[in-house]
Amino acid sequence: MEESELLKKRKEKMEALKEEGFELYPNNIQVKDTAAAVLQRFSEADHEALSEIDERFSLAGRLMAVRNFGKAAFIKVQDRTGRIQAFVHKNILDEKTYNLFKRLDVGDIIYISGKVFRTKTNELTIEAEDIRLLSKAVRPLPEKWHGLTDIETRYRQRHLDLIVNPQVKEVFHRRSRIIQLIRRFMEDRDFLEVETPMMQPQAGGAVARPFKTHHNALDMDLYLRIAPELYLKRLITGGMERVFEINRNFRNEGISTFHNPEFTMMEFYQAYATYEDLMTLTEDMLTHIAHELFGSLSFEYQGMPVDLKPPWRRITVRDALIDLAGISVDIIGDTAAAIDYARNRGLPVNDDDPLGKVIMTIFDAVVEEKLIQPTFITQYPVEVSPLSRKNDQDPSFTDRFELYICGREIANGFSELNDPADQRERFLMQLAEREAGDDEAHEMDEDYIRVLEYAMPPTAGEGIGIDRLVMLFTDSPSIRDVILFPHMRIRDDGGK
RNA sequence: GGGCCGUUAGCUCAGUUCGGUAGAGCAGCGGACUUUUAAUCCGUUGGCCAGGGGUUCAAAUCCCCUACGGCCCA
Repeated sequence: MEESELLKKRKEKMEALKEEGFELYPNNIQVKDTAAAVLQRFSEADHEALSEIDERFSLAGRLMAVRNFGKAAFIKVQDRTGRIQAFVHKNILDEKTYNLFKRLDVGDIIYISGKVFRTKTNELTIEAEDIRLLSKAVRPLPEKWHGLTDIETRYRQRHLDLIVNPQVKEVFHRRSRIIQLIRRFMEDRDFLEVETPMMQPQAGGAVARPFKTHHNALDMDLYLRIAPELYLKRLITGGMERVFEINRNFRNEGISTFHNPEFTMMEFYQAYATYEDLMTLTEDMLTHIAHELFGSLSFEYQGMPVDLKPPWRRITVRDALIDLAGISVDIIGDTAAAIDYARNRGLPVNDDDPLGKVIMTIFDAVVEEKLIQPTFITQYPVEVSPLSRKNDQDPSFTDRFELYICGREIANGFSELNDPADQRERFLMQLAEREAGDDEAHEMDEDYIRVLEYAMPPTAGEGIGIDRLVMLFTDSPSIRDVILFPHMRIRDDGGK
C-alpha cells in the first residue's frame, strides 16, 4: 500500500524529535490522578478556593484536542475516566518542554502535571508545568466533530471506536456491571461458579450446528461447545447441587443483529428445584439488576416502554397461539393442518416434521414479536425439548419455559429429565429427526445416559443469554454493540 | 441462502438523476494570535472515486462480475 503524505510527514517529525533527544516511547512514568477524580474533587470549588490549593496533579492520557493561541494553548487529555482540559503557556514551561509541546499531535499519549484553576468560562483546568510525550501516534485519529461513524470500521477497529465514541465505553462498563451483579446474585444463593469444557468430543446440550476442530496429539475430532448443559448436570449428579457457569458458546449459524457465532451464556442448575422455582428466581434476578442499574423497574428499549414489575405473565405455548395470535385449536392439534398453515405463511417445514416442531415454527413466526413485556411461555412440546422433564398431567408437553422480553428470547429453563430410560428414548427420537435430515437434532450420548443411571437428583436448570440481556439493559439495537469484537469476514487489504 | 442499499482524501460527506478537467468541512503543512470550547483568520498539500471487466470520442457517474459492509426477509 502506498504510504499517505500524512504518514510520511508524521514519521519525519518523529525522526526529528528523536534526533533532538526526545524519547518517543518511554515507559517510566508515575501517574497519581485521573481526569474524573480531579473534576469531581473540585466540582464545587470556585476561582478563589482553587487559588489557595498548591497541590500538583499528574495525569496521563490521549491528547484529544489542541487549541493554539501563539504563546498559549488549551488542550484536552482523555484517560479511562474521561476528559480534562489543560492550559499550556510558553512562560510556564521550560523552553525544551514548550518546544516538545508545539510538536505534539492529537492522538499522542502524553503526561501532564500542574495546579488546578478555573478559566474565564469557568472550566476546571490543569495549568501545565510539565508535559511529556509517552507514546507517539503515527496515524491520525478520526475527525473530532463527526467522529467515527462507519459501522464496519467501528467494529474492525474497535480501539478507534473506543477512543472517539465515549458512549461505547459506557456500554461495556455496564456489561461488566451486569455480569458482576449476576455473579453476586448467584453466589448469594449458594451457587458455585464452575468451568466446563469448551472443546467436547460430542456437541450436546442444545439443538444447533457446532464448529469442528481437531486435536493433533490425540488425533481426534473435537467440537466447540454449543452448550455446557450436559457437563453441568454431571456436576449436579456429583453432588454439587447448585452450580452456574458464565461463558462462551459457539454455534455454526448465520450472523445477524441477534446472532454472533460466539456468544455468552449463563447456565445454572439447582437440585431439588422445579422450573417454576426458576421462573421466580429469574424474576428476582432481572428485577434486581434493573433496580441496581436504573433504580427502577421500568425503562425503554428502542422506544418501547418495558416494565419488569413482577409477577410476569405466564402463558402456555398453546394458549399464546390461540389468545395472542388467534390460531384455531384445530390447527394446533393436527399435524397436517399445522403444516398447511405454516406452508401458507411461507415457513420452512417438512412433511414428516412432528407436530410439536411445526407448532414451534409457527410460534416463532407469529407469537414471538408480540411478547414485549416480560412473559414466561411454558409447556413446550416434548419433540423440541429432548432434555426436559415431561409434564405429569400431559406427557406430550414438558415442564419448560422460555422468557421473552421485547420480542426476544432471553432465557430458557426447565425441570431436568433425570430418568435415564426416558432420556434414551428422547435421544432416539432425535436420532430419527437427524436421519430425516435435521442436522441440528441432538445426537445419542451414551456417556450422559450412564451419568443419569447413577441417579441425578430432581433438578431445574436454565440458560440466560447474556448478550441479549445486555442489549436490553443498554438499549442496543444490535448484538454487535455489546460484543467488543463481533465476528466479521476477514479482509486482505489490511482493513479500512 | 434471497431482496434492497452502500463503498469517493486520514475522518465526515457532496458529486451518480441527465457521462464532459474529482469537490467541501475537519485533520495535515506554512503563517498570525496570551483564557479557548468544533477557537478564529490568511495561505496550502493530499485521490488506483472498493477491485475487475464492458459500452463510449469520453465513465466516480451507464452495464456485468467480485469483495466487504448495512438493513429487511428466510
